[in-house]
Amino acid sequence: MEKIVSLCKRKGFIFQSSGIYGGINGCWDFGPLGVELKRNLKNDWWYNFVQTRDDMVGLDASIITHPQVWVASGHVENFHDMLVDCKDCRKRFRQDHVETERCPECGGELTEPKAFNSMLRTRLGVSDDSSVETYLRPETCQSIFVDFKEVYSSTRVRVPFGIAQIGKSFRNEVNPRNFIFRSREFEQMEIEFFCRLEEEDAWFDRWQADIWKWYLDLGIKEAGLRWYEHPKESLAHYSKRTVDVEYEFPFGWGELQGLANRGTFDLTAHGKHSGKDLSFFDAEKNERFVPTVIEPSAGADRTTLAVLCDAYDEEEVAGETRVVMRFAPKLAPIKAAILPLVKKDGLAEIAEELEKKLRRKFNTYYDQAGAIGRRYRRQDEIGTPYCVCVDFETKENGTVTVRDRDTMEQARVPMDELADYIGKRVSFERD
RNA sequence: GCGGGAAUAGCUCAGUUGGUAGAGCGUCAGCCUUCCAAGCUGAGGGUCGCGAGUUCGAGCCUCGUUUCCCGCUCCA
Repeated sequence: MEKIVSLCKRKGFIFQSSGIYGGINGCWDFGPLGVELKRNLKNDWWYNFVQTRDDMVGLDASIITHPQVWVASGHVENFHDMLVDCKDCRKRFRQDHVETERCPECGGELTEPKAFNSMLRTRLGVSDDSSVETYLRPETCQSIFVDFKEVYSSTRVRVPFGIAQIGKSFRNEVNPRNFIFRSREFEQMEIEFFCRLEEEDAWFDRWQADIWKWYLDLGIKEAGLRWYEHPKESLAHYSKRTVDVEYEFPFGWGELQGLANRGTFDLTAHGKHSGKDLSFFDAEKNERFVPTVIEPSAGADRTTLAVLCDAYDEEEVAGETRVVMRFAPKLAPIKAAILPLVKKDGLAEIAEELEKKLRRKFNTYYDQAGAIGRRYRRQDEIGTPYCVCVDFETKENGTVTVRDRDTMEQARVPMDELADYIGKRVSFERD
């Protein structure tokens, strides 16, 4: 894990937030390469689950919402625990779990109850007396339920259909830990899929299969992935069934994504609190009902971290350690590096011109500094799948070599076919 | 939140009983170089996490604080 954190910082994937001020706990910044990697991941998710499906539409709702949203969702009640500490054994308890005024474990004296808030509070409005207290959303899904009626009445979608959203969420985690795995500001990729009660199990199964395939298509090794089924007795208040996709990080198995059957809990709750009818009318069958919700909810940062961990590879080559980030080409921050074999004899000029043309199609990188082998290794370390070398033969017949990151083998390709040759290999498109 | 460890150059680290900060790698410039981190020359880069205290003098000692790591705890 340390090697991955170090590489992320050294190469510009991920920095600690506010580093020059000593850092701030639980917040992270994505650097020049990290932002490309994470954006590729999010775009691929959107391509796979929204763009190429006819039963999905998108949404980008505000982070700050009406405070009542979180009353209806149950967060105001469930996110605000009163906690007490034992002054002797220093253990911490929920106040409502302590029956006497002494510590249940050692009988010691307890502190005054402290409010423990997992939601980030903020004030909306310019002056204290006119502003209203609200929250930065602790999850993206609630705005999907809140906007459910607007979406289906403006887009001609009909149950079964889903609404997808990618966006930031905020939680005051007790203990941010394990690099970006548990942070206070994070990005979710969520789908709320609305279906009929009698179809809930079929849709649950279908989503489970679709999700699994997506992770495999990211290039994550199947051995590092597993499903975890939440026991019935420990399900969240809204859930009828929950399974998680877990990835085996260097620090252990951790959740990347949940898949939950939320039933009609959310639409019913928001319907009740808002006084608006959030049921769906099926004109074909002439019936009105509150749809059941199947929720695939993924963590963009966690999945990015899983991709980073899974891609990291070291191999011994001629007594040297070669570090390679084996990203799926569609996720790689830089798709191709353009390298003149040497600077002289006009090769640099040809390479520069080629790079300018290619960067209009996909992310490229030009490098002429030092020996060619060193430049290949530099690209290996940031996971660039293709290195294009302009050599002396280029001047004769207009072809270049394309070196594959994983096999280190080279193919000769005419310069005017490069955009297609590389473009189709780095695309999100699936057969 | 508790316990333990740590913080010195971009990275990995050294730094003697307290006496004005070093190495390797990387980066940059140049040389060399006809395909996988070779070599040569030079350059830049650190108020030693931050703030106090002790001292003639603190990277080093003391206290506080922030952040990171490990183990607990927590995780609607």
